[in-house]
Amino acid sequence: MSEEAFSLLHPGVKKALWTMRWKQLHPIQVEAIHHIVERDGHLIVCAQTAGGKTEAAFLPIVSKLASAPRDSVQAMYVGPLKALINDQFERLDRLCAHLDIPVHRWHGDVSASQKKALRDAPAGILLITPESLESNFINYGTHLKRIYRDLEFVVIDELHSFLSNVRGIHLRSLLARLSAATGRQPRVVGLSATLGDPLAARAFIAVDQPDTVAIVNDTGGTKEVRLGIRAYLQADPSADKPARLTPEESLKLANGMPSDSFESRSPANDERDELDEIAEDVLQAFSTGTNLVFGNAKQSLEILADRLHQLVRARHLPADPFMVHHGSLAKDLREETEEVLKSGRPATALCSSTLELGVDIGSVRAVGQLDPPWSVASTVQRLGRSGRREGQPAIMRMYVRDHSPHAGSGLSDLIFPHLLRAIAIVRLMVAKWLEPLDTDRMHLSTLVHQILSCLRQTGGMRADDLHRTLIVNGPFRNVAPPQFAQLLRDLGVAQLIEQMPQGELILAPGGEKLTASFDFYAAFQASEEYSVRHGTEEIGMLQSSLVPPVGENVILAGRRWRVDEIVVESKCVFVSVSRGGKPPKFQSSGGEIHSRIVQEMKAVLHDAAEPPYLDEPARLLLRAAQRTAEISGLLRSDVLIRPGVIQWFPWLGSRGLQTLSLYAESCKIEATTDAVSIRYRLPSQEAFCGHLQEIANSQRTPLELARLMPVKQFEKYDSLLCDDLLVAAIARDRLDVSGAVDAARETLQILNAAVATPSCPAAG
DNA sequence: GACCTGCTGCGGATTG
Repeated sequence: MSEEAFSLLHPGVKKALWTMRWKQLHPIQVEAIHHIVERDGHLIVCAQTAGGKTEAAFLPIVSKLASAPRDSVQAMYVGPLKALINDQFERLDRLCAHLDIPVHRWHGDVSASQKKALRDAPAGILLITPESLESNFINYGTHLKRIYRDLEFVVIDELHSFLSNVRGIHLRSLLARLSAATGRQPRVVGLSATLGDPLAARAFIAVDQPDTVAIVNDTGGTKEVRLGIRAYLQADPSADKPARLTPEESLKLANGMPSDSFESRSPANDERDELDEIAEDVLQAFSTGTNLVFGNAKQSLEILADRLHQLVRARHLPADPFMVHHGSLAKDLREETEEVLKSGRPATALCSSTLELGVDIGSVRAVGQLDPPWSVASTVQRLGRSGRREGQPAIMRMYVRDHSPHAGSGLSDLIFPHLLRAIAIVRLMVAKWLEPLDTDRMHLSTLVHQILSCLRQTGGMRADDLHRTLIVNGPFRNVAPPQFAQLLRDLGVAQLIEQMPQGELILAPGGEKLTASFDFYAAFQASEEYSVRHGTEEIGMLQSSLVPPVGENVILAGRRWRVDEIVVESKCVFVSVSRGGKPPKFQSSGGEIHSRIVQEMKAVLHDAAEPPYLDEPARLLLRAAQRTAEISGLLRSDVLIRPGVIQWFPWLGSRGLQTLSLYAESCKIEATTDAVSIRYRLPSQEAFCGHLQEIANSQRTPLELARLMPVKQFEKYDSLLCDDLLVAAIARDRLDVSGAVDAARETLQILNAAVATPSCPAAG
């Protein structure tokens, strides 16, 4: 054991370690002990799950608390999941068993009597969720100072899950308000498995002095990674005769063979589709050990699970190792899956991001990914779930589906954009690039939430006090004073707050009602869901937009169910077991993809070197995509000119494409976007260059463009805000004006140069 | 062409 660090611990902690038969301290624990015991300031501890992060923080914290107990919560642990809090509670309780330091937990599943016991005799360590901490402000605002008077430490677990999202801003606001209420600045210790952006993590903890936040990093050796991309073609439902070509046929087609020589084959009655082929491979590749197969959509995972169960039955296999795990499943079913994963028996969970963090499920042999992920960050996170054991590689098998070419295919489909995205993401992962965190958002909806919460907590505050608490000393730095004033006026108009004659703001009856409601505690938006019931058993939840009519089928928990009755009042769908019928199609909405990934897709299209991690179909489809790009002129120019239509590939992410489409609308030009291009209904290259010139010279402000957004409300309390504020937030948070303008200037320059050089004709 | 997370007090009846 590292004697020097060990000697810094309290005798009771040393005794607890002996009792628990600890042989030695991890290097991160040694470093953290020195930092917390001997120095001041905040700290971030980076190590993998089960890497001893919690002890790194709490061995020294408990040592400090043991020598000076107080009648106040002295250390607060904030965790993102109830299950995580329960895990950590048991570990901390064991550590503190002989130390006379009470360990409390507070979340939605903890009994009211246990919460009251903490309020009546606050002491020791409290484990809590952000929403339960919010309930302290809402319901016990006048007790805060007493309960947290001597708070010395705040430990934030899974820190990366709080960075740059609504829940993280909410947590920062609560911590700032706690400091305001108690007059204390506790030391913060962040725990994280993957930190792509250390500066953003430091700024989360100390926005004004990020450099003062120390980082302790687990310098584990580099891990062997085995990764493969498998490509599949699926029938394009928008085709006249939906059918599937083989990858070889697709390549011949790209090389100029007429499409009717393939389409006469018409395999429309072919019952096998690409998902059967994927299921076949999953069955082979994931039938031993503990594995996770991630998907992008819950419904697609359910459908794959259904196919796998069918395969296992049809083959009369002795065991079916496939289970599903996602946020819409009933708690019992999810816990059953977790138990089997922990048991070490062969098991493969088809899961959404529910198994990306937190709950420790032991050693994962391999990871699958159905459809290319949306971001490099989540790919890294998912890959990192496998190969935790010393000497074992991290393994990922990626299944990529693109539309099969047909007579009506557009160029955007013929370059197989999903395959390009998968390769682009792998290349960026190898290059160690990660999406930067967006720390610049206004978070107006969460600011509304916190204003109402402040007024509930205190009974009334002056506008300048609110401003100081939430904006100057809180996390909403990007909201300017006039915007804050406008926001208060909006809340007055909505009759949620009112002003007393002396100037103090208080909650109006509408605000009292809103803050007293059960769903006020969370700052994030939850979609409306229906409970799916089979008799008295709950199977899980289904988004209201996905509930099919009576008589049709849903797939949930990997099984098919027939909808017998829908009760709107109690939000229940009653189902019975079904074997036949078609599952519903899943809904589409908008994700967000970073420009860097789209630019890398272009590079993949131009790169003659073949990635070694592609299977044979993927190799053929990549060559077909490159050949199509060459023949169509896309390799020579991002702009393709056809009679009456200009198709531009600006190679921008979702924000950039959105911005270009708003520019078109502002110029009254008809334009449609797909995943990678924008098509303008314009008569000539001159007309298109004219539009590019307009964008390049545009005096239009981001605000004017944002005003054209068809939908302006995105978050929980956006409906309370006037258009002016929402437009300001959209301009800042959801557009990429400089990216769009740069792309327009660059493309204009290239087009003008091409016109000046006749030997290089425009494509088409 | 998306995913995930979270959560009252209070009154009244019943039981030991």
